[in-house]
Parts: sequence; structure tokens; C-alpha cells
Amino acid sequence: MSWTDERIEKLTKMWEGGATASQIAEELGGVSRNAVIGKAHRLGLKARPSPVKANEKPARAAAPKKAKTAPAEPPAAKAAEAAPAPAPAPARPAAPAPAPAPARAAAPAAPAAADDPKPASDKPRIVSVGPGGFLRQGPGDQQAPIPPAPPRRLVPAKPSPEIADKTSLLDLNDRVCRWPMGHPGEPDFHFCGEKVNPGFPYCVEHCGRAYQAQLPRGARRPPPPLPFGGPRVR
DNA sequence: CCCTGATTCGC
DNA sequence: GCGAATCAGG
Repeated sequence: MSWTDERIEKLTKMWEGGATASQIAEELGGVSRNAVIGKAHRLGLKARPSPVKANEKPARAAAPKKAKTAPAEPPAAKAAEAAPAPAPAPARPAAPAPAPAPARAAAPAAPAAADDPKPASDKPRIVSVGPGGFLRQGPGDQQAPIPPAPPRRLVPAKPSPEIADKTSLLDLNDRVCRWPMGHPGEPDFHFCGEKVNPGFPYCVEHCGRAYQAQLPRGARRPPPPLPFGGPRVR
């Protein structure tokens, strides 16, 4: 796959919209997560809360990497160039937060917004945890511009718009929900595609459909005979 | 383990 | 320019 203008545009929008590299890669198809990250950096759009970047080290924070073909330079050279380095190190560049749109939201009762000069690390706060581990956010924490462009016109995409963005048989892997949506043979048949509930072939929601609680002994119906041909559809 | 993004470096 | 391999933090 090559980086066409369309693909680059999609990458850019999704990246800026906060989608993860994996999501972008999956959406684009034909590219790996690494490819997306590499491309994103080459495009110059980076800066994103990185799990590994929190640390503030002046230089190669570690991992000089192995020089496969050539042995690493002698440390002496490093020392030499390191010494004269002034390294101004101003206390705080004051990095003004990107300050996303003023958020027209009047945000009444915005909790704890008053006294804390450092309001949240721009990461949505978790308010509670739902069954299966999905995370609920506070109403005020919704990042509005995540998928900023549903009003898409012009749909020259090869797959029919009906099944665009749907998880097809080829998209199935160990990480996405295999719950069928619709019926095979139908034009828009696809799979759920949500992230699976770890350890199951389905997402949390569809695990609920697939694995139902047993009724008490007395209330149980005698199991219907399963002659042959496998389980029938519901 | 899973996930994340960052970086390097051979191609 | 590209992206696999690798690293490192959560």
C-alpha cells in the first residue's frame, strides 16, 4: 500500500482527532501501526501523549540501539561533545497547553476547575468502570472533535458505502468481536468488530448474548433436541 | 500479557 | 520515504 493523498488525509485527521495508531492502521488497512506512526512523524504531526515520553531526558534517554553493522562509537566521543554543551535548561518554557477550542460548553458546575491551575492532564478523567471494564467518562470530559467529519459526501470508495467501515470476514482477527451482524449473503453482512472481551471471541456486549446465565434447576426447560445440522439461528 | 507512541536504521 | 524491529512506559 502506498500513501495516497486520501490515505494521508485520513491518517492526519484521525491522528489529530486522537485516534490511536492501531486504530488508524486498522482503518486504513494494509499498513501496520508502526507504519502509521512513522508516517505521522514524517508528516511532522506528532506531539501526543506518549506513554514513554513522560520522562524528560536531555538526550538519548537510553536505548542507543545496537548498530547492527557497525559497532557503537567509543564513549569517549560522546563525553567530548557532551562536556561543552551548555544546555541552557530554562526552568519552564511555560508550554502553554495546546488549548483546544474554547469549548463553548458553559460547563456548569465544572468540578474542581476553579482552584487547580493545572486542570487535568488533558486526558479524560475516568468516572467509573462498567462491566467488562469499559470506562465511563464524565459528561464534561467528552472530546467533541474526535470524529470530526461524519458529513462526508463524495463516496468514491470501492466498497459500497453500505459495508464501508464494517468489519468483513477478512478483517477478523483475535482482537475483534466476531459476532455476526445480519446474515451471510445479505449485502451488508459484517461482523461486530469491537474489541473483544479479553479471553473471548466477542466484545463485552456480545459476550452477554453468547454466554447467558443458567437458570435455577427447577426453572430450566428441557433442552431441545439437537438432531443435526448444528445450532439453528436463535 | 496487553496496550501505547518514539526511535532507529536497513532498505 | 518507508516501515519492521526495538525500546520504554502504562
